[in-house]
Amino acid sequence: MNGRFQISMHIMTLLCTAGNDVLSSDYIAGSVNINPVLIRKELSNLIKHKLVASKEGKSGGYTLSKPAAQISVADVYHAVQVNPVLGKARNTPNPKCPIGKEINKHLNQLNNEVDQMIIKKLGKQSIAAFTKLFD
Amino acid sequence: MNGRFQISMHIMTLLCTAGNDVLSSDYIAGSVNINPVLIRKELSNLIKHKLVASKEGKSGGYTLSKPAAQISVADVYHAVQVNPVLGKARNTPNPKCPIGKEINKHLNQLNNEVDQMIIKKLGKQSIAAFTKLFD
DNA sequence: TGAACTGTAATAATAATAATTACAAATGAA
DNA sequence: TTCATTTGTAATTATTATTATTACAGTTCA
Repeated sequence: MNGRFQISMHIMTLLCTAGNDVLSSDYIAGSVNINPVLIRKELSNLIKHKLVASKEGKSGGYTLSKPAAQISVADVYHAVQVNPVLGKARNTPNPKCPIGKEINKHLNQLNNEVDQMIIKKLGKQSIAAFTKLFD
Repeated sequence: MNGRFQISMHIMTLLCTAGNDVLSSDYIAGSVNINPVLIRKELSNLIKHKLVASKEGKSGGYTLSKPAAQISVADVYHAVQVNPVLGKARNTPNPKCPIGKEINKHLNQLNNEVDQMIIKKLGKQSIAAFTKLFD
């Protein structure tokens, strides 16, 4: 179980509050309270998904790539999701067993249905709206 | 990310097909293709949640504790869930930062909403129905 | 030119997960 | 009664995943 969604949401919320000002990875790391290199790695992923933009060099840093109202929580969820939401077993079920032979197909189906539902729900909330929850 | 949900679902499906016959942890381990001790640990958890019954001694083994139509996939999900579905970060956000101070509250709220939605969905499908998906 | 950044690779440290070994206790059958 | 078979569980080891750290090249601006 990793914390990439939480960390990316934290990053996005900070960038949202910063508006047009850029934030440095060191500043963000100070708020999240994890290593700046990990923050830059997450930022790198968010940039890859076109949610964040960066500027190198002195007085460089990070900003949202577009207005926070146009980025949904689902976008962040999608950007960080590498593992199936219902978990991932490392076993390979016995293909000689009629259940073992098919179970992954059915479990994957279930996983995909749940995943779609989550994306639908999180798609309704923007980063702007999420940030507005803070006092 | 662990595979407890998958493994427990595999176990429940096997027990469902076995009906009143008991299955041994060794037999189940052969289908799931993981260590029998881990299977017994998962079974132990399922017993704790009253989804499975066991019989010790020679010719002992495991059965469902009640008809498969009365057990939902959500019951299994609930039995194995120890970690938040959206992930768990190990950092402690900086309380001096207005965002860091509050973010866990809002992320937990989001997590709980998603979790409720999943339980609602998985509550509609019984283990009997899931097992019927197999040829 | 140099200070302040990003970008990224490589490595080490820590934590979570799974496998294995071992054995006590229960039970049914020879 | 005794023994083979099975659950139940603890303890340990092995493996994998996650996070932290170090290092440094490249960019940009004053």
